[in-house]
Amino acid sequence: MLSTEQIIEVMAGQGLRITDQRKTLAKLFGENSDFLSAKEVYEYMGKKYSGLSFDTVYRNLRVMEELDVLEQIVFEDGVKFKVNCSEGHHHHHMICLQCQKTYPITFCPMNLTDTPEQFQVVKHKFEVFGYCQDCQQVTEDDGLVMPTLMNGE
Amino acid sequence: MLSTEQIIEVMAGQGLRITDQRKTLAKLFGENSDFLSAKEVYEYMGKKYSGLSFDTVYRNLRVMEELDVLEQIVFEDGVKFKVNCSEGHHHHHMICLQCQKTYPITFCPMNLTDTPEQFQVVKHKFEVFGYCQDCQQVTEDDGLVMPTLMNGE
DNA sequence: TTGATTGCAAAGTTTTTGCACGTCG
DNA sequence: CGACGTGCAAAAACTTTGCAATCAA
Repeated sequence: MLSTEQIIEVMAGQGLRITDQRKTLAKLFGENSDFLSAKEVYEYMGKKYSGLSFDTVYRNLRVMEELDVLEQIVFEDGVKFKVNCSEGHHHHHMICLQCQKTYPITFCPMNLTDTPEQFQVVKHKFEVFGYCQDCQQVTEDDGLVMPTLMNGE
Repeated sequence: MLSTEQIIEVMAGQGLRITDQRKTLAKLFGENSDFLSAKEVYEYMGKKYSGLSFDTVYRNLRVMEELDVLEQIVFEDGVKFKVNCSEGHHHHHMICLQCQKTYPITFCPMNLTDTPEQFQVVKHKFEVFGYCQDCQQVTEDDGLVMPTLMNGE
């Protein structure tokens, strides 16, 4: 995973100017491997920069995504960003429906999936949703949570 | 895959009123297994209902998704809907990025996925994207292909 | 210095909500 | 009839764009 310094290095290497705001962004993503929405990033940055504008956050997130510094995934509840897992190490994620934290799954089903050769595979998504250890108490209150795997009907 | 009649049946069985518009929606999805965006649905419906409003389409799509009549997938370019394959047996899909048609994958990676017991799994998604046989040539020459909407009828 | 970066304002998209009228059952 | 569905308008949420002032290199 890219470190804060590596992120800055990549950006500077591509001719981008390293503003204070971009340093903070690099730090945020360099020290945090969760997926963050644009809004969450904005709120975090807003603590430090009083006059921060939403469009600058968007612009920087897009730039960083174009430089492959950030990885962007479309979840059900919107687009989120995370520092790119460099070294081409492919994996998937478990995502907590409560706190949105992600946990890696090293297993990739694609190797085992039997795709007809008529179908030219481009990409795939494998995402497991549920509740992480910290968030499981919270869901008990609701009462109507399925405790185990949803494995078929 | 649910037929037009089955869709109507489910909706009526849940106490929903079967309006003319909902009949048409049931027909659209019952006879079409491609993924359609809300906009595409709106445009299709608009041919028949001159004063149609966008919000009604959204409301009905949401209702149908909540009844599990429709399946909703978030693509990079937005949310799309398709009739649900709730024929009792759990499976996943390959989805053509060009024509949006879907092909079943019987294999479910969830059985093989090693989830730590600290993580309480609620649901999962496994989707393979690519190009189906019919669309592989088309991708070279800047295909002017649209998802096949039924011609007004 | 100078061109990239930012904040601001405004507009473009997509989706949701409140309300009054219309209609299914 | 009465409750649900619809159209209309407006708002909300999210994202992008143009422009002038600012700032990194």
